[in-house]
Amino acid sequence: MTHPKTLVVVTGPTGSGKTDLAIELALKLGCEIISADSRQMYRELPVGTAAPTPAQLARVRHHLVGNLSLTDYYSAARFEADVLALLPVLWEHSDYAILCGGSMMYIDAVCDGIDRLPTVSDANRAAALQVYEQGGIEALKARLADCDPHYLATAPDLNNHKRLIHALEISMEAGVPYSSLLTGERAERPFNIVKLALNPPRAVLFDRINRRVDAMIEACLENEARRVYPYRALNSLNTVGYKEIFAMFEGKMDRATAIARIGKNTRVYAKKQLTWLKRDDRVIYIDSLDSALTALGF
RNA sequence: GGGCGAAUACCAGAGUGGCCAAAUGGGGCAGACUGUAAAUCUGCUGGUUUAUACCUUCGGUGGUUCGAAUCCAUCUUCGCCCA
Repeated sequence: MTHPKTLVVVTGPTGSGKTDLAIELALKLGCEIISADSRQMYRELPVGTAAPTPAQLARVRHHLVGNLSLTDYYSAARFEADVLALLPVLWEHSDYAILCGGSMMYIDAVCDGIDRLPTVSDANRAAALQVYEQGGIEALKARLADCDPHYLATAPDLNNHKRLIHALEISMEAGVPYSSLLTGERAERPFNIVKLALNPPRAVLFDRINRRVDAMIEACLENEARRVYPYRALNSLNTVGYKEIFAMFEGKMDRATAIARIGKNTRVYAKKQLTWLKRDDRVIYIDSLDSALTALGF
């Protein structure tokens, strides 16, 4: 520990028990919690995102939970900025702060930094999207061949239209190739980072996920989804648990199928989170409060 | 007791003589990832550590054929119909 202050990351796949563990750890360390969950930030979605409950929130102060509206724009870069602004405040009263959540890209943005890119104007965003909608992947590639050939030559997944659109819109906005703005450098933070991850056995995790889906249905996920249904086109609602219920509302799926799909998609999401963690050699796997404290040197 | 139909890989389900280790979907496994990321994209899914290669598969057994998941016989199981 070379710095006086420490950021303790508590992550892991969805349903692994991060929220409870982070609260227990925060009580031990006498610190507060910053959520690192891209969907729990939306105040309209407490049930479907398994956001901390009022009772949990009362035990330890949480930040960046329910702080956004569905219509707000947000990004990993904003998350980085928000967290970096918040940390010094939390460290006034403690040597620790906990960053708890499963949005891996957000966590990486905080721990390693994210390259500065221009904010894309609505006009350029719409223009890039239109290129895709009119000409598909091939049209995007044709445009990128012009404004960012290097990206085109090195991108790992040229079938991923979202990433191609992004490369194009940034290139248009910046006036220079998107790839030229990517440094690949890891930011040095003036604080310690200890990255802890829960990783229960797959069978246990999947069982917990299945039961949580049932609990969400009992907690009236359908009512919550009904309330936000008018906003279904927003990216913030392109979210497991909502898109399936929306499909049910629209008669594209019966109720049993929708519920089964939520479970399946949640399991797939959990696997993606695990894949992301697997390539990070700084992750320390824990399975309890005790092992978390041990990892922190207590 | 008689008649008809069906049995295909984890599941569902195409395929009715060679281009079939076998479409497609589901499920499963694995991977990528720097700006709405719970998004988006990719690969694998009979075995052989690699494979444009070989081996073992399409209910069982035995045939026909140069060649069978596909044709024939028979057995088993399941479904429907007539008694």
